[in-house]
Amino acid sequence: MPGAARPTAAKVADRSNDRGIPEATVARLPVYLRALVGLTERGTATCSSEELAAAAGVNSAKLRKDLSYLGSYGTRGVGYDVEYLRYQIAREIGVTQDWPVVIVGIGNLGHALANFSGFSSRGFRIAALLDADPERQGERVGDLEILGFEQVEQLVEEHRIAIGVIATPAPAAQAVCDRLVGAGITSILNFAPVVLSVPDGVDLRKVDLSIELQILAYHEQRKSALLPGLSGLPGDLPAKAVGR
Amino acid sequence: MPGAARPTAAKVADRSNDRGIPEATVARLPVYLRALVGLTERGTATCSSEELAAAAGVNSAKLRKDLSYLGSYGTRGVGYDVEYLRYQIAREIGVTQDWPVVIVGIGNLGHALANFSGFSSRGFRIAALLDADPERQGERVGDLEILGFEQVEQLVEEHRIAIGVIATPAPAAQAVCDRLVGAGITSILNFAPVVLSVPDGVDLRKVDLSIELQILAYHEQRKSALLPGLSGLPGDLPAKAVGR
DNA sequence: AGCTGTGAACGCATTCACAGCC
DNA sequence: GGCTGTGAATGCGTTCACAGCT
Repeated sequence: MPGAARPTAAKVADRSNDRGIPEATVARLPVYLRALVGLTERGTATCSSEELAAAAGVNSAKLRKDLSYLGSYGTRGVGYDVEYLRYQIAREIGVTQDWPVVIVGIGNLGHALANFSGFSSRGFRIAALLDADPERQGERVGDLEILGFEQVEQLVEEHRIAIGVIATPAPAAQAVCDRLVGAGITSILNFAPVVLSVPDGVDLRKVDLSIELQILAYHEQRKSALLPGLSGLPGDLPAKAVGR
Repeated sequence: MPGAARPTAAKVADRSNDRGIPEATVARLPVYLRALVGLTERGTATCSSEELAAAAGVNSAKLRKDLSYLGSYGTRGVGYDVEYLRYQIAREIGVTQDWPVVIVGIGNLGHALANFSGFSSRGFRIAALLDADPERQGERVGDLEILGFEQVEQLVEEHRIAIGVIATPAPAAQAVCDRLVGAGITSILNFAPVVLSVPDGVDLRKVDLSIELQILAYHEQRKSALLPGLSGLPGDLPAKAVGR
């Protein structure tokens, strides 16, 4: 029964946007941003919606519609100035400065995240690595030391951290989440395979390996079912059958 | 201009489903499956749509609509038999048997994926770990040895692998992807921060850390902008302001 | 009486197609 | 002539509300 004690998982969807940019568009802005960085690196100064759309893996109508929510940053008959558009999108997303991030749970995955080099170049800076296991505390990863989770409140306040990443085992995730929220974190990215609940006003997104694989498995099963193979079981796809 | 050489990124969306289960529903089935496993472990034999929905973090109308696409597996006036429904969903997704998976790129992230214990319990089995770097080849991770990427064709055929996971650096990803497809892989989960192109018939999903963080940053920026703080810049959220 | 299964209503996202500007 | 920006049309997903079964 929801609505009672815990205000059931609040998704990021919320129409109280400043200028009302649709959530689906928000989710694509980072893709456009990356595509623009790629174009810059290749020395392209100007691009059409068609070119940018191809680089981002969407169709050009969608791209233009998306950009139209931000304003009129293109020139009719010409296209978009890559640098200018890049800056506008970065500003809209809010990654013209770096956001400090705390990562909780420095196991295999936490290590991988801590070592991920794309953070700094994409608007984020790891401010703290926390783990509940005293064995791991004190270890250095990159130029940060792993600290105890009990220091979370102090660190969040000291570094003005608003974003937390949960990379703990599933059973610990909800408790960690609650304490992050209590410490003042208002955005959480969850890698633990559990449904987390957060209060209103806290944004929650999740990344879930087995869910992604299961979605692929579903479609894979449908493919094999259409073939003259034995049945719809894994392992009997006669390699190279579907696709080109 | 796309549509020419490379048939631009094919998303999983495709209405040529057997029984036409909507893509949004397919994406939630794994969540329901996990919730049902949780209920089983807690010894619950029967549950209402309300209870299951709460455990899965969705509302009950959506849950019932989703389940209705699979068939009538509940009992009016009573609810759902947990075990029975669990099996039906597992069968629909196709995870009543294990799917062999190949992981390419055994860096930090690849290691984390290779060590992830949830694979086997959720319908997958790591059949091979590949890396292009000879330094890494021969190393053992769990009970598998890291092999050279050049063996991919042989391994895919030998183990009837249909699903590939790309955890390489971004610059290598498209080439790896092309070769996986050439070897007969028809479903790919991509962790590299690039837009990949695959031929029709190959399903592609991506997991992208910086995109997820940037989406959170966007909403975070909107929150701070509403406060009487200094400006909309990262770092000036007076901890504990939004939410409860 | 209670809870599922589902048509109908609604709202959001994508695509179309063209007016408007360079 | 070319390309952007955008109303209008379409399609998809969610929610409502209740008929139908136990």
